[in-house]
Amino acid sequence: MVLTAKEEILDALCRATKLDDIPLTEGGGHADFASTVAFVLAKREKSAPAPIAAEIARSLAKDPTLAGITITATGPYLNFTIGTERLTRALAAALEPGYGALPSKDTRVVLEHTSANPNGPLHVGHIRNSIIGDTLARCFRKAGFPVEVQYYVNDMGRQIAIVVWGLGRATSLPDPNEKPDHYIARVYIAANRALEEDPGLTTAVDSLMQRVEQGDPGVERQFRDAVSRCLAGFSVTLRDLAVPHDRFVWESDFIRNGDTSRIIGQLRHLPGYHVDGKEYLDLREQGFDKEYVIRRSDGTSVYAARDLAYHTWKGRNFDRVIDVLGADHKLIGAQLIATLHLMGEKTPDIVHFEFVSLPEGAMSTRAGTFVSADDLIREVSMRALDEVTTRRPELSEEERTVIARAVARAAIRYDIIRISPDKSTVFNWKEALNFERQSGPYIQYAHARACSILAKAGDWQPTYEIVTTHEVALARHIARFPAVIEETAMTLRPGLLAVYARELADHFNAFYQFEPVLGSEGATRESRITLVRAAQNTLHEALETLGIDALRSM
RNA sequence: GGGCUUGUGGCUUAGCUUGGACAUAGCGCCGGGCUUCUAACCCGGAUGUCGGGGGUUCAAAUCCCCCCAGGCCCGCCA
Repeated sequence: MVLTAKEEILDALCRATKLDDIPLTEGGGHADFASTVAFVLAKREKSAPAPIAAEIARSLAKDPTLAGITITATGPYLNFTIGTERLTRALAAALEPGYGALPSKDTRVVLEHTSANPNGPLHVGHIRNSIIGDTLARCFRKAGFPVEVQYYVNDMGRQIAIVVWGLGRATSLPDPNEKPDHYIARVYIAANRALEEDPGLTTAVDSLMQRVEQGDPGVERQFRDAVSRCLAGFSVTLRDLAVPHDRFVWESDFIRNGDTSRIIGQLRHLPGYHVDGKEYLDLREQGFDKEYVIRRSDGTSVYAARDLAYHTWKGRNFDRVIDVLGADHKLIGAQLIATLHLMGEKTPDIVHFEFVSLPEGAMSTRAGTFVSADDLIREVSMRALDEVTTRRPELSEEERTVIARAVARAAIRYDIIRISPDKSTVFNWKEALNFERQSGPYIQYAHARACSILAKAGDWQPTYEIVTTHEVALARHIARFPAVIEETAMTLRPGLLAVYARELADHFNAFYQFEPVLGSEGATRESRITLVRAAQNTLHEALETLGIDALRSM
């Protein structure tokens, strides 16, 4: 509703001002939309902006396409307020399950996220990737796109060779209840320590790497087994966070199926390609100083070559390619894009996120200095269970556990998604364990309150009498939801949805505080129940899109 | 050394792409509100040189330049 209103306003402004590029923004506290176009005209015509704004407002008031939108000139500003009729239409839509979903589109999207190296458990930095990626995937689906989510399994790296070598030495076995990814980390850490103490041992690791690239079946199996054990651990963590993948794509497959060789063959035709022992691409014309090495002098491939093969494959099988990658991949991501561009292949849109560190410094799997996602989930779940037990002692332990798990997931996911990806952060236990405002549980709570009212409401008929300021503010915010889904997907900024959901909870809570629903009578009661249902449904849809369970009771 | 990026009240943070109306909110602090739809809530208050300096503009947190500080990257690793 609001989406089309915005376009209609833009069209009308274009006609009225004869300008192509009209400034039109969210109106904030003033209106639904606002325009500063009068300033532009004032400059051109060398006259005061306020009278121009007034003149435009008068002219737009006669425009039939803007029926139901109130246009006012406040000084030099043009304000547009969506009228009750349009608001009513939006609320009616908001009562329906699936509200906010946009029309289906044909553009097939492949979205890669997480893709952590399988040499130890996912830590609080990795899940920033998972949560950004999963939220975007949910947003794209909501926006009508067919989406396939992929995990790119780096199973050919030196790290994995070190794990395989460490497993072979079998200095310690898994503890009875130890998750396999945590065991792999112990092996990896111990193996690295041994290699540091005796650098001569690295020849064994080098040999493993050569044999796996040559396709030695026994070594290939060892690599696959080690990686699979770690991925089995990841899948538990990702399930706890409600982060699903549609497909796991193994890096080594691009060696085995010949794609990497074919890509290198293709690259040799590029003007900047050089072979002098090693093979590399000169990207200086694209603004990169360093040689982009594609193949080592011993003939083995490097990560970059396999990545080119992977992205070429994605580009040929999907219409749009999106990757979520750590900030450490910015340079190679740019090189990848530049090279794909030279090859005439589709280039990905890459969402980069900055690192999460600990108060004592950077996290490192190799050094064993990290907070695992499993530890975070366990601590937050325990804290959530305490909270639920205090508030709802009458519930069974099973019910409380189910709620606590959902609350924990909400707290973790929201705590991460609300921070802009381009901000590096320091992990903070106090923030992670906070369930108050600006948290996932806060939004869940608003939803549970709405559900509670609806459960007691009995029969009611949709009624639309949006009168009080709290009612209007809530209704307007509900009406914006489809536009927020659209913008989040278009701009690849999941934080927009996070902020929207929190503001929706804010508006609902204010309405809840000041406008009695069940205690009011007649049309007011019906109308407020209608608004509660619209708010509850919109909160539900927004939470689900954030990967957070919309609890009916907590 | 070069590149990318961030710097907003004591702490955390939105806004920056598309310059405009009193800079968003939370935590913490002070003061209120549960015989009334779940107080994981709400209301009020104090707290800001939007890192510093220059520039563009009628107008700059937002655009440009310089400087300072933090993070990341600069491997025939992945």
